[in-house]
Amino acid sequence: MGRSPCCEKAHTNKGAWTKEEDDRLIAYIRAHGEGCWRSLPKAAGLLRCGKSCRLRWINYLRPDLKRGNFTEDEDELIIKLHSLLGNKWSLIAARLPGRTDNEIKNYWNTHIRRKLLNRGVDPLTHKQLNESTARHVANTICCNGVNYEDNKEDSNYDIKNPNEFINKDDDDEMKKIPDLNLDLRISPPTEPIMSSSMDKSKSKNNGNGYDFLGLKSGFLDFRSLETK
DNA sequence: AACGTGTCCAACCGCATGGGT
DNA sequence: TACCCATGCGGTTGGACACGT
Repeated sequence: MGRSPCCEKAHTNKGAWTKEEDDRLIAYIRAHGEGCWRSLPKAAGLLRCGKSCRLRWINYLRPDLKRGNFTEDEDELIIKLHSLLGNKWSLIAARLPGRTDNEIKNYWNTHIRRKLLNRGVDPLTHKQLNESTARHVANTICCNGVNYEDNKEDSNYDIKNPNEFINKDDDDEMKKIPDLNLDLRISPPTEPIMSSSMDKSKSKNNGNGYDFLGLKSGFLDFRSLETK
């Protein structure tokens, strides 16, 4: 027997949100603040599950969201952060004010992956691709760039350690590629991130309001991230 | 205009996590 | 320590839209 559903699915709407639902959610959160997502739908008069309300608010309705195209600077920042953090979209989003993890994840999968491949860079490992590897990755369709079924036949692919997917026949080429320094340093935030959810998360942290490495709170200063 | 194909992104799902008891 | 519950996260899906033929 699995876990019980997060809400009573029989009486909840699914799919695209209507203007009226948006208005109700905005009005409720303006009046009562974020949080208590489970009870929010009922209190706000919405036939939605709490998860759905939370997602709608965070990804679409929040007033501090930055809509519109990503800038070149944001692109490069995302690439840099992804090389350090991997698919930790929420951590990456914490470093990009006004952007959501979902937005960044989508943008990565639709634009940046392709951009990196065009540059000859493996979007998974951030290492330079040689021609055969590039062909392999280009043929890999799944979102994370790893298709285990395909790769398990590849003698250079270590299924237990996909990040080590390199062409072993081309060691000289690999030596030219600098290793990334994955040591993260802590530095104070450049600006406070103010929201009720951040206030809530602060309570989980130490007295300074910063989590270890600044990862949880999103206060890790990008300027302190560097490669060797 | 009609159709097929590709792209984008909002939303969903299942699992992980952390706090409370 | 075990369990329950609410929330958060990352992967995936499906529908809308754009574009080419």
